[in-house]
Amino acid sequence: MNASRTARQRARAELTREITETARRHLATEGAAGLSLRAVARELGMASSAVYRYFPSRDDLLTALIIDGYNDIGAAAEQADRACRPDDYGGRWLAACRAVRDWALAHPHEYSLVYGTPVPGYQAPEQTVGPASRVAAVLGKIISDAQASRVLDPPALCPAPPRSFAPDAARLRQSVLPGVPDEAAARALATWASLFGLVSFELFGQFENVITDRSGYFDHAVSCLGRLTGIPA
Amino acid sequence: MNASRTARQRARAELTREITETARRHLATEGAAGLSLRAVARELGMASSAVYRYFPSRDDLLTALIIDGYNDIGAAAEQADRACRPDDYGGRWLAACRAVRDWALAHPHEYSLVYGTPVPGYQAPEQTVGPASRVAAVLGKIISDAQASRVLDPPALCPAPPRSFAPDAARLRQSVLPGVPDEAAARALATWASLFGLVSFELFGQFENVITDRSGYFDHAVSCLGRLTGIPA
DNA sequence: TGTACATCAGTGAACGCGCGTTCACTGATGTAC
DNA sequence: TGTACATCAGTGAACGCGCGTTCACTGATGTAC
Repeated sequence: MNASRTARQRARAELTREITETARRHLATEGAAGLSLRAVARELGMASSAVYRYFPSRDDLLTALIIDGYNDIGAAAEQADRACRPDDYGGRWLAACRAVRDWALAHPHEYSLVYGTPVPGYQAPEQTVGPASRVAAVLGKIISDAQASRVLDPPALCPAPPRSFAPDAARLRQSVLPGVPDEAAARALATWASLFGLVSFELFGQFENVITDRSGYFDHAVSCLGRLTGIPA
Repeated sequence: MNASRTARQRARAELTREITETARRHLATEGAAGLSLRAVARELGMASSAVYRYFPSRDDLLTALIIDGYNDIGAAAEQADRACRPDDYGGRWLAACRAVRDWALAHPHEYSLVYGTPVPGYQAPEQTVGPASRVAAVLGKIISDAQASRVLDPPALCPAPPRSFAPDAARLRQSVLPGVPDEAAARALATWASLFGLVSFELFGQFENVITDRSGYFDHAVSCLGRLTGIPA
């Protein structure tokens, strides 16, 4: 019976979801280091050993959470981008950056899990690579769209990127930055890292007693970074 | 006897140093979460309870390590800056940024301890504030020196910072950015965060399979950031 | 529709581990007269 | 210089805790004839 087979399978899917959700909630209160299989099982009212029917080890549960985190923040950026007029590159840039920051502020521990200090002893498996690049893909799309419309103009500011960067730029053109010249690709990478630098500094407390109106400042900073990459204002 | 009193006190200072050094070594292999008083005591061949004569709790040991970390990376930046001709602002900027990156690559776990995800359950005490600002002070000095020599010229790129930033800028002028106008101060903060964004991305693996020649790219990126702040090339 | 068998979910006890911290103590080092 | 006392460093046992993971098991759910 196909229907009844799915009955058991559906129960399985359901519990898998409940476990990851509970784990996510624990992550949000205790942080990654405090995530414990036993605590999750306890909250779900099951024996700790039962969790092993769903995740072969604690690391696999962590992997699931990491993938969820990347997908979640990626989806937020995609949605913010989609809500803009496609040719409003500056608006799309600002919206995507804001989405990243908003998500990070709303999910600080999940943000730390994916963009913070790597969990000691944990080695990220292959499956995380795809979801991990969704935010970069959104930013890349905005930049390459602007380039395709011939409105991308990174201001002349500093010497060209080193020759050694050329193969990297070529690889980037084949994935997230189609058609984007070396120089703009180099800027794009720097602004990408800078965006997360801003978010991490705010989240990890480095802006304490330094910046008062953090969201106002953030908008200003990322619009500067966008201009640095050549995105029209 | 003053000499003999220092005898006991010197032994105390010595052991305090040995404890923090051993802890630092453990930090470098296990990460902050894996730092354990018992393991440190074990390595030093003493009872775990004896450590409590030197540090009232694990958190106090962590605090000592954090202060050391900030001081270490701050000293590295200061030294790199001092080794340059004072009026070579671009050179000083590059040297200071490189010092930060080099130190981070050489001490990844200490870097994570101070600039990465906050240790869960640990609240940084007052004493860390001073050492924490040494790197910012170096970068600020370079920028305000350039300003004092009237060679700081942040390129026109984006709208002025929001009005809400004015008090922050005023506060910054009283500490690390004397004489620097609002606009340049806003840029300076962004480049400061961006610098650590670049370093963190490299250290935390986000540049894996993206950038090949990381130090070549880093030099390029921070020189762009320096120009964005208005530092002459 | 019923029966025999295989699969799978979940249990509960156990293993072995390491942790931070406390406490009463011993013995050495320093101090004051 | 010697003695009585106070201070301090370090010990070892213990408390109480939580963790990840394994394993033999029971009982329910699904499958094939």
